[in-house]
Amino acid sequence: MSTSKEHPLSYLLRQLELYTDLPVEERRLVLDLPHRLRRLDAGSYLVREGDQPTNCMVLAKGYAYRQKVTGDGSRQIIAVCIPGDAVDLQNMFLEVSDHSVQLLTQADVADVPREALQKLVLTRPAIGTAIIKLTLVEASILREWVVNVGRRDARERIAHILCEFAVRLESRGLLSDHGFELPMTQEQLADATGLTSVHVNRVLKGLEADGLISRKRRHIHYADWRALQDAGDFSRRYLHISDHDTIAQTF
Amino acid sequence: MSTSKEHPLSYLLRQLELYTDLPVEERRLVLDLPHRLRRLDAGSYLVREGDQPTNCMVLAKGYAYRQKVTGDGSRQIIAVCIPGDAVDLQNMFLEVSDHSVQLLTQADVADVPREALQKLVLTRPAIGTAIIKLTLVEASILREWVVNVGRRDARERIAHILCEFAVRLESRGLLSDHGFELPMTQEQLADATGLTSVHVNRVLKGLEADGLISRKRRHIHYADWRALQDAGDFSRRYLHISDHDTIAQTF
DNA sequence: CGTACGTTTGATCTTTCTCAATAATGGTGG
DNA sequence: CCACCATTATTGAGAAAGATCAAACGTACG
Repeated sequence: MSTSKEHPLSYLLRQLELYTDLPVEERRLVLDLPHRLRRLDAGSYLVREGDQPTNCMVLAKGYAYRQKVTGDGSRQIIAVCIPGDAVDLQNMFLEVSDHSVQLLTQADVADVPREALQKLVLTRPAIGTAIIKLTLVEASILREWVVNVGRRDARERIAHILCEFAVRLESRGLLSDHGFELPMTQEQLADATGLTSVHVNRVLKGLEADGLISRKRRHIHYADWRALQDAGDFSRRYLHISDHDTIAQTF
Repeated sequence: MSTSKEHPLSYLLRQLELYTDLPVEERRLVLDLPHRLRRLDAGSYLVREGDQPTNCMVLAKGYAYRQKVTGDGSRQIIAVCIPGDAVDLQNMFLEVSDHSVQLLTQADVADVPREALQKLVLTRPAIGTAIIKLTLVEASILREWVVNVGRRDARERIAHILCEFAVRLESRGLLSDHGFELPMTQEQLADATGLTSVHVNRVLKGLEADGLISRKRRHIHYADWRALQDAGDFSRRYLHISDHDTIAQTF
């Protein structure tokens, strides 16, 4: 596998450069960050609510989700992390974590000491800018997530989240021919959209019956991308990915 | 009014210092930021989705909310801004705004040129830290907002949002004797919680009938704070306000 | 004093949830 | 390779929370 040879932080670097150009020296500094690589199984916690993490973790490979649990035990998924995402920007500057992060799949995780990254952010304006932008884009995705869960019906919610995945994955080159392996169960999809797994199942079947997507096991194929976007009231603006960074506008 | 004499950016400074200690020099630099003060009427837009703002605005006085509108015209309120909040941290580093900000009440707004604040953030580690923390706390509030709208029933949602207001207002010294003037209509409350105004009305009456709050016009009084927190599944952790900053834990 | 906006209330309708059972699917040990 | 087990997906029927529609009531304000 050539991927196993790749520098673990190159994914982070790539994500940073989605939003800002970095000078060579800064790029070097990011790659030279001290780090330790671990392979973890699906279901492992990267962070638990209440933790005081000392590392910032970068998903070199694999998927994860942020979640919070309510008093009566139901779970809300707040965000999905895809390869290259920095999982712990929150905890780089705040003392105690306000939510948990759990792996969706087996994953390779790079641990970077909190102080090392913090220092780069505060002393290198280019890196500071990049990290701040990253944080702000995450917040923008969160705002759209609120809208999705608060003001759209079940069909729109599911269609929307599928569109979001498509565009985000594509911006990292992780889409294969108008489709991808959805790394979540229908129950997790339900927790992400504020629905029940039963209803998610019915909606997915509906989208399939109407020819917007087709499914084979967990694989989602975008049968009618235009119609899916319409069904999900989706516009890519909130992702703040400039068009020329991706081929998605043709997609 | 002594408030009219107060430096407009002192509110911002106070908010920054909620999360980080600033050296004297940095405090000076914040207060010396160039700015222009405007008084605007309720309903005015501070930012519109799609704008490319050149200023970062600080609410010196008054209330506002962030919102997004879906394709079919329904509105979701994403956050409520209270006096002292910086409205435009997003747009300080991102080019185009992904949501709108609209005033709830008449307000005094200080416009700070984007570049001036950006420069402070990138060259003064203490200020950079403070602004990043602010941004991260806002994101944390957003995550809790997702949980509220996604996984709590109507009564819990309303109770929770009332608790959040109480604690946030108190952290700025804006609570008067276990109550405050709620600056929103029931319809806006509905848009914030993903409900309808009719249902919000019934829930409010229910909370009142059960003795958790009492209301006089828009004034909310916390009749039974403990019970209201329980009803709203509320814990202040996600606000990242250290206990000793407020008297709220006794409240 | 009338108009506009916000609140309150009732009756009915829909979406989504709940409960429950069955069918696939993938992984595991023998 | 196969039987078995644990998840996950699928389907049906009934229940419930909240939406919708419609109307009346207050209150502020010009």
